[in-house]
Amino acid sequence: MNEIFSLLEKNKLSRTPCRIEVLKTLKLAGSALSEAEIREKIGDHFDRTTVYRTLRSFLKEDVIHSISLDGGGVRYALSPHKEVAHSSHHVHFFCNDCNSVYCISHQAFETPELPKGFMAESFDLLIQGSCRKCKK
Amino acid sequence: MNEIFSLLEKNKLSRTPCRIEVLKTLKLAGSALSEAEIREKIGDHFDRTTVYRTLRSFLKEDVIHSISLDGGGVRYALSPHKEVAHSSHHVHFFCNDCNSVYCISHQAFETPELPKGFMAESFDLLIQGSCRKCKK
DNA sequence: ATTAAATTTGCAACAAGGTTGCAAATATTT
DNA sequence: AAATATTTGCAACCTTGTTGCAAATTTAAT
Repeated sequence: MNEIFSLLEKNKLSRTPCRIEVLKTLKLAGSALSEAEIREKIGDHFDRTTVYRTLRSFLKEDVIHSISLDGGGVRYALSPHKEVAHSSHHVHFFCNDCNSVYCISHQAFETPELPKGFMAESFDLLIQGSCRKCKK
Repeated sequence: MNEIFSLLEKNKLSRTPCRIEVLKTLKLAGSALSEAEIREKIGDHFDRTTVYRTLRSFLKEDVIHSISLDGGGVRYALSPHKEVAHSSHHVHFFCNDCNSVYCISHQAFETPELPKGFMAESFDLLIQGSCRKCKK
């Protein structure tokens, strides 16, 4: 709980109920959640708009990051700690069975060569398959 | 033009005006387009619904594939020829300046190790940066 | 502790992207 | 050419996300 307060403070975000709840929820989840999932877990205490605005503040300060899925959905997850973050290489895993999304932001990976004239700034890898819970 | 007809035939898709126009548009574009862009290029001859249904048929038969962008948008592009396709490694490039999306499906790339218990089936890499036209 | 100023919240309304049901219009099969 | 199967357009709807505005809450200043 203190971690949550200090996360807010560190990023100059005021300590409001919605922000606290959203952070708690994301922290507890361990996997990346959609806005609908977040609101469902919190239990309908806040307006949809408020949650979206909260997410936007968090995104702006890099407290969370968003993951765009194959087929259009978006999930939100706590960002890794500052040292590791912003490495410009992001890896996420989507489980085709349970639809969970995990951040595998730890290791880097070899990037392919680009055609002449292209200049890369960031790399986002989405791996799809079966997660450890669903593998049979 | 004949290529388009044979693409449809090969995939058992009837030769309808909308299908022909969408294929022509995607072929001409060279980069991946959103449904709105496709319809705009065609010139408002078909209903939004019809274009979406056309895209869905194409996706099902792997005539085209979809690319989910960072931040939520989706683009559609002709699939590479069958021999290359389905390699389970897909690479796309998004230009932050002109918003174009290019398919770089040619070369494979090294994939990172996954935590124990995870089993990968496909890899989608989205690279963001400046394309050859926009690099200064 | 109180007040004033700055932020955040809820609500209603809206926009973009995408889907569904159904009847009319086309294609395909025979 | 007739019968059957597909595709089309329309209206309606869903989800995700945003905006404007007034009311409520936080934070800063006294």
